[in-house]
Amino acid sequence: MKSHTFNQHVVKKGNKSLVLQTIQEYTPISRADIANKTGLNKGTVSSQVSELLAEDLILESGPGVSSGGRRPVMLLFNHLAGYSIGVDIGVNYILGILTDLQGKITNEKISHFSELTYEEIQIQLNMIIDSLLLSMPPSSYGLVGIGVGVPGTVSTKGEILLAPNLNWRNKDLKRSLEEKYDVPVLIENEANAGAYGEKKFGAGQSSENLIYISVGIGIGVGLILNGVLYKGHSGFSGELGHMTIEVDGLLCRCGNQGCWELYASEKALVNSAAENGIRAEEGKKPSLEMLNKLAEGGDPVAINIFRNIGDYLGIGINNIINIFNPEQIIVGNRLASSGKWLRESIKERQKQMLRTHQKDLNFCFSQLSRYSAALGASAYASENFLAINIQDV
Amino acid sequence: MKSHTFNQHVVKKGNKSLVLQTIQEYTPISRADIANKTGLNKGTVSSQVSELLAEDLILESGPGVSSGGRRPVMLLFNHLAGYSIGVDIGVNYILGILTDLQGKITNEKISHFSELTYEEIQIQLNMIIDSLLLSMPPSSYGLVGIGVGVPGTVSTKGEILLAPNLNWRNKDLKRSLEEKYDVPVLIENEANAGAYGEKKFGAGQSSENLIYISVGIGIGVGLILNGVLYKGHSGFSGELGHMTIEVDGLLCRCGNQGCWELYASEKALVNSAAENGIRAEEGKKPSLEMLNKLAEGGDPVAINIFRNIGDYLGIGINNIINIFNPEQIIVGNRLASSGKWLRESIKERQKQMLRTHQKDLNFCFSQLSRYSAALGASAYASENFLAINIQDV
DNA sequence: AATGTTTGTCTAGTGGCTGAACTAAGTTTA
DNA sequence: TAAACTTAGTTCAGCCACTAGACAAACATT
Repeated sequence: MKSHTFNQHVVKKGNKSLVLQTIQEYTPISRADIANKTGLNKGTVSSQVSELLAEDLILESGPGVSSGGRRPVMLLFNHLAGYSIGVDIGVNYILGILTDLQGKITNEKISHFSELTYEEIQIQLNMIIDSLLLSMPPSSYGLVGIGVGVPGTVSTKGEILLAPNLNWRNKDLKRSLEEKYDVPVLIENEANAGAYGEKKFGAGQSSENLIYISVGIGIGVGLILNGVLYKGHSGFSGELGHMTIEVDGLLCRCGNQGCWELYASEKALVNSAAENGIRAEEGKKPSLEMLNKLAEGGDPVAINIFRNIGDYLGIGINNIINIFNPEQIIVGNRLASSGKWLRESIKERQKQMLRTHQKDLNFCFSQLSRYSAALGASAYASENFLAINIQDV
Repeated sequence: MKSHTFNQHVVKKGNKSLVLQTIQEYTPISRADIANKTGLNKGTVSSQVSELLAEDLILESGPGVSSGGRRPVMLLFNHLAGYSIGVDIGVNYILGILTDLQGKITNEKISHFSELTYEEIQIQLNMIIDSLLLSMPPSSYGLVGIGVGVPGTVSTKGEILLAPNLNWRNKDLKRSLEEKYDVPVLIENEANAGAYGEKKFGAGQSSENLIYISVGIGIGVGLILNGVLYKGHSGFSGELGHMTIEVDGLLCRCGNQGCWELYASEKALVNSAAENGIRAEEGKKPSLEMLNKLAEGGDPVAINIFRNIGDYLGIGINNIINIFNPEQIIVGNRLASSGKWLRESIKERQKQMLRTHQKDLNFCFSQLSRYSAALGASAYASENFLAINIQDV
């Protein structure tokens, strides 16, 4: 209960954080401008700034341009004060990135595999992290945290409860990473991490209510509502892939019938391609990459398959609009690469809706390409570091 | 931007509000206990309490029981310091209640009608409010606000944009009521108001993530996420009645096909009854009340119709669980009265789901009977009054 | 009646913010 | 070129809310 009380420390922390955020957002900016933008007193800003300088979280660059008086001293966010690692664990790959505190990627490693055990994947993961750490430039704070996005449900304590496509159940990856690397580790669902990535660095930066639809083998959805990530009571929110869109539809292994992802995911796409006679080389099912190439070459069957998947995507997206009335919807993960072939039929479905609900709605495919989740994960770690660091001074 | 800064005033306001809330929750409670529960210093509590006493928002009752020392002075929330009015405007009724600041109903008025114009409904509404005001006991603050729940979309500014079943479009009821009664007026969607009512007074009091499904002529859903009402970007959230559950399903006037409310609302119920040969007296369609009576009498056709509607309700509820992972789901409005006949088939559908998602989930029908929305609306008004009143001292 | 406990008030002290004065360092104007 | 004007940033006294701890009041226990 004590946590809800207010006192001077809370005030100081809040204002300091506000100053830092303002510097991050408007870099470079002068003390006077911070005071204007935040409404804080000039003296207050000065004292916070001197603390942040001492902590090496910001820097003074040279004087800026005068607007008729003394030239301001410009302040910069010291995005090189530390680094964080963001990891996106997919069904058959691990993507790790090293970013500065601003989310700029300074190095990346990717490793592909198929059907590895948890322990084998852990080894891969450690190799990637070690390799990224070797390339990390010297800095004041060094590695400040590790964020990991996984394709499964994560408990509120950070434990991976179930990742069906990886065959994981109750894995405490957080603890093993924290023990090995001795920095805070944050585990998140891949769609949640992607949503956060888009909110921080992608198309959703100005949106308070943003829905990120991760369309890969399955469909997961990350929800940013009222500016914060919504995780649900136990961390299982966003399972829209298992939303019923067809009452007596296909049977899903989740137990329900007619789940959205049976009609609108990458899996649905390749199944549909196989049914329509598109074959890959070695008798395997065709891949997304192959279908993209076919469509690019004008293959009418492939194009039609994309249109069909897009139509089903549109149905679910219409549901999302009715449910959340969001500002921004972003389709990310693997199928974002086929945006060109999907967009049309999604838009077509949207035309069915009431016009009032379409107003003020932005729809797009991910701009961050395959980095959404890894970027979101690393941003988590950075944010966490900055919040804690400001708190305990 | 200025609003985000912190200073002593914010601290004071926050702590004062915390003290008042603690008193409301634990009435009667002593100063010493408040200090314990909140973590605030005894002196701070004393000073806040003396201000609240001066404002007549709390009262000192006699001394309480000693626990081995001086007897504490018990403090009570003065729930009679003012009154608010909550109104639930339905498709063919207006329900108005007068409540004290604690949400206790002290008087109620209901008026039934059908197919009135906006102006005629306004007259009815004013009559109800006037009549409630006449019965209002004298108090320090008198009427502190009016809250109204309407079956339609409400803009973030409080304007009613569209209430299809009432044939309203762009009605500024807020302004006309504020001009007439000179108190703050809050307009909300009926489902949102109901959700708030259940959160404050009903089954959802301990839930931070609560979904209220208002099943009447149509279906609307109120979303309380992370403890606060989620309204979406423009105030249109919760239109789950128009969630597609059947891709090539019935055509809805919203433009989509297979909308949930076409299969699971009161309208769907009476239509299904008519199709199954159940006739009302004067050749009209059977009513919900009539079907309840038939089911009560053991009529197998009626019971089966309820089972069928319950099954469709269950499909949508499963979707809600997958989307939101809520703590609590409450079915309210008209069809809550048929809970007995619906519960079974809803539960049956839920068994299809992954067990992890069912854990920690409470499902129930509204306990507040037909008062959910009106109570929520009046609570809005009360909360608003208390928040403002504390702020500007 | 003496001792110990709990409640509530009071007071001095602390810390953070504010406003205003002040210094520093420019630009504009005559 | 010097005077006048602007803008940037620092410093300091004053304010306000909170805190700790002393203290008085009121009660229970022995």
